[in-house]
Amino acid sequence: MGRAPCCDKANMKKGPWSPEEDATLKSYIDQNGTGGNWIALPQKIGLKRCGKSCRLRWLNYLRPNIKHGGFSEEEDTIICNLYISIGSRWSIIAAQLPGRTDNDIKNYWNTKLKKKLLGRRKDSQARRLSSSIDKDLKDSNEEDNSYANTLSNSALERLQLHMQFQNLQTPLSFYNNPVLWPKLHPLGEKIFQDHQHGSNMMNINPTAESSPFIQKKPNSQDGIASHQSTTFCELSISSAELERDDSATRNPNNGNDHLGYSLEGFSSFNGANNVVDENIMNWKSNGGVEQLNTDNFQSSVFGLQAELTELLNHNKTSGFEVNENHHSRKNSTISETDYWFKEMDGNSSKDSKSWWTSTTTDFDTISSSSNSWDNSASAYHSTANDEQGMFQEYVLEYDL
DNA sequence: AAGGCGAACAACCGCGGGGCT
DNA sequence: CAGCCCCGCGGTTGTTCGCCT
Repeated sequence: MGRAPCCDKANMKKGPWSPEEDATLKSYIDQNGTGGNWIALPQKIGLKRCGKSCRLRWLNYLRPNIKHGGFSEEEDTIICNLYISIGSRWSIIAAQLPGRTDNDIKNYWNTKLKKKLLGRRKDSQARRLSSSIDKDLKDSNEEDNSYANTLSNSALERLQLHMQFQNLQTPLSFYNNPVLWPKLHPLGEKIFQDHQHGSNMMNINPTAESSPFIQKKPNSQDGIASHQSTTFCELSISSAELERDDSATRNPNNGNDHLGYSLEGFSSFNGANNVVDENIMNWKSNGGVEQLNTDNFQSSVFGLQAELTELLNHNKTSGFEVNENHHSRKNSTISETDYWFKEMDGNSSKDSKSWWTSTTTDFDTISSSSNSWDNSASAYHSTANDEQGMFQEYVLEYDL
């Protein structure tokens, strides 16, 4: 049994609003407000419109101080940053852009910004694929194209865009900002929590802590990330690999070389050798735990894209196995990414998207509603609490 | 000049959440 | 506590506009 319609659609006018309708609605709301009941409003003023239609017209067009078109570079940046961090939560994004509506931003994103950014990625990927060193990966991409398509478009797109942003601007933000990290799969989360609260020691690079994508192999010598250029990016969540060193790693501002840690946390980075290296990481097996040996892997566009592609495609062949206690990449035909997605209540793309989107639920609590677009105390402009400060820092990090 | 096509914008629709009874 | 109602959100569709051939 379906939901009862909100109005008698047969007698309702649809389509573009006439200037007369606009004037009628605007003058009434200006004088009386919405009355808290959009459904009843059109009847009051004699409009043959659905209440929802009136609301939409008011919110997206007739409200005072609405801006249309002409998005600035700064606004582009904010939109892109937020989309990558929280996904298509247009109302939250709109709350950070005074005068903009969620619908406006959504349309702007779908028609312009997305193409602009994905176009950049396409270009860089084309360069990458033209390289002979990428031949294998190219083949893999082609073969596994349908496989990759099973992932949530939104999540994949955001991953792609994020990777691109990371390399266009800075490789730091994502891995230094726990708010932005995706949630672990429940099993992985449990493992992580067990290690956090249990007796097992966990030693995680501050830049990789709790990230299900990248776990940096801790340096056995000093217990924290080393400043050597050689790093390991472990995709495993093997509990046996995790040790603990809270004091040294929890606080990214603990006096250590933040930049050095950050870069090392993701890939090999040597300040004296900060150059683009198109080498692709090779999978190696080390004690039953697959690792990314990134001895020569530089923090670069191509490298990051390669990693993404590896995650989405190549894992399919290298395998990812789960047992009762931990994840490890072994003999399996299911990728780690796909495994997480499929494990979410046994569903696929839609829940994958939900999973990814839900990773930033915290933003709900710090953002004002779309109706507060004219409120100067928006989350973006406020640094009143830590989360908002972090949020602001993150937002400002990218620059198109 | 006219038709095709894609981009941009406006509006609709269905669903979920929350408040109220 | 269940059911109803409304609001708000995000995805999708429809319409308009401008460019190209």
